[in-house]
Amino acid sequence: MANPIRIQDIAQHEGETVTLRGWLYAKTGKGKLQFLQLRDGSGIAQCVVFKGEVSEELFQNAKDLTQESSLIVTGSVRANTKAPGVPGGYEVGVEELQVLHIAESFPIAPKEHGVEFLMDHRHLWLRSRQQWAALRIRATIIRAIRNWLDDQGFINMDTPIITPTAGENTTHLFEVSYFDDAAYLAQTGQLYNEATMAAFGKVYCFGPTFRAEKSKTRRHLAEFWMVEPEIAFCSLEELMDIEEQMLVYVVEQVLAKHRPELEVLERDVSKLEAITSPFPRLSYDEAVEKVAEIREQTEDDELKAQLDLTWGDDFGSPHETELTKLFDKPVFVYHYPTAAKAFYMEPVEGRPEVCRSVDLLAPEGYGEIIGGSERIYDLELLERRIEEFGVNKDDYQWYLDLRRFGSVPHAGFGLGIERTVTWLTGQDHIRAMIPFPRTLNRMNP
RNA sequence: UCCUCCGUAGCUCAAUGGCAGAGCAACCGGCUGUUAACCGGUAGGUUAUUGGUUCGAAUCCAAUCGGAGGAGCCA
Repeated sequence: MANPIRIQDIAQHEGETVTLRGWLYAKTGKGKLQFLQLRDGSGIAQCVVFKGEVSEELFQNAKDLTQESSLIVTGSVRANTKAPGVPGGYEVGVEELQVLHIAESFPIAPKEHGVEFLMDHRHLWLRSRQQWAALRIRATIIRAIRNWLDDQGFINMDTPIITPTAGENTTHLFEVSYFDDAAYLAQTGQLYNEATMAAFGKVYCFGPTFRAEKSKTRRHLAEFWMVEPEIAFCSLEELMDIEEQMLVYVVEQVLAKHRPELEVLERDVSKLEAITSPFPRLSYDEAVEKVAEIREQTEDDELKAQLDLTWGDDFGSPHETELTKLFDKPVFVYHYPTAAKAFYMEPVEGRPEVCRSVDLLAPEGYGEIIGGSERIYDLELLERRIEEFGVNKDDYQWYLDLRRFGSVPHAGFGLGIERTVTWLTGQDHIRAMIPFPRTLNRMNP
């Protein structure tokens, strides 16, 4: 065994004898040649076995390898523009081959498969190029978000997953037993974050979020990851600045680190390069007008019916999708109708029918990835809103305390990780953007 | 919860009322430059389940089960 390297670094080792350790991604043979596509988690490299250069036994061992067999090869790295792989362009001329395990017939062949079959084999599907590429980008997105927030002085303050009551009381929750009581899996950390905000100033929680909604769309998971910053003394306008700067940084990091992965995913990189400050900002009023204009101009009767909207309605998916098509960047829509939003959102001064809320809609039809707002900080108003919403005030006494002891204007938002990954990788479905998705009809494997 | 669509070999699909088939994967053989190689061969079936219509059902009808896409709700 020579110097063991990772495939992502192969270009730095041209001319050297190296060792690669991994799994056989694919193989083609041609008489006295075997082409092994070897995957090691960091990339895929072509390893060439030529009968004239190795022992009879080694050649036969190479020929007998099956897809996903595990192996260690040693050989010299040479440039070859035709060599496939990720990053590609280099191949290894095999001199030694150690077979660790001959894999049984691998269910996922290098061809097209149906969704159900792939999801049943998610534990194996993860090894495929596109899954690998998207999940590597996911990891970078998470890391970039944390780095940006940490660098801006935010304190990571994770909030409980087991909670006694509904957070926003707007969605169906997963009920679990907590000793002798019922409890619920968290649908948001925001209310707790308002408490940590008053202790630390700028905070964020980053964790799994659970929604028991019976949603069956390409945008929904029952368990997904969300980052929720909460900032003291922050206005809605400043909140938009923060969201914008953070996202621009995330996109820069993805572009800087994942060109090969974006190529595997056939992502149009120019769409990502266009994500620069500033993002367009539309009030709900303006957005309603835009939707009405689109509706008038379309000749698609079905779309016309879907886009029917009167002032005060929340936007549905079709409205969001059409709105985002007007821009090549994410678009902020702010000042939504108060009646369409959660109870804790600050009303706009002199215009209580709308509130200090803002959603960020991703372009190319991807839609909402962030929801945020200024929070009510007046005790009496918050008490009144809780009553109007018909939720149990006793459950919110600690939350109301935050308005009794040094209440300050503050704002925060929640960003859905998997929705962001779906958009940045240009994929069509959220379920492949998390290693083991939980959806309406599936929690296995 | 509602609407639409789908279920045939391990996988992707064809057969539309008349003998259940092909490609890929697997296995055997051939080939020095493959990119989902190619060529020849072997093997592979309770047509989701149950019932009905029919001389005859993968095909038509009903119910059930499983899945997909969308609406609503949301990130």
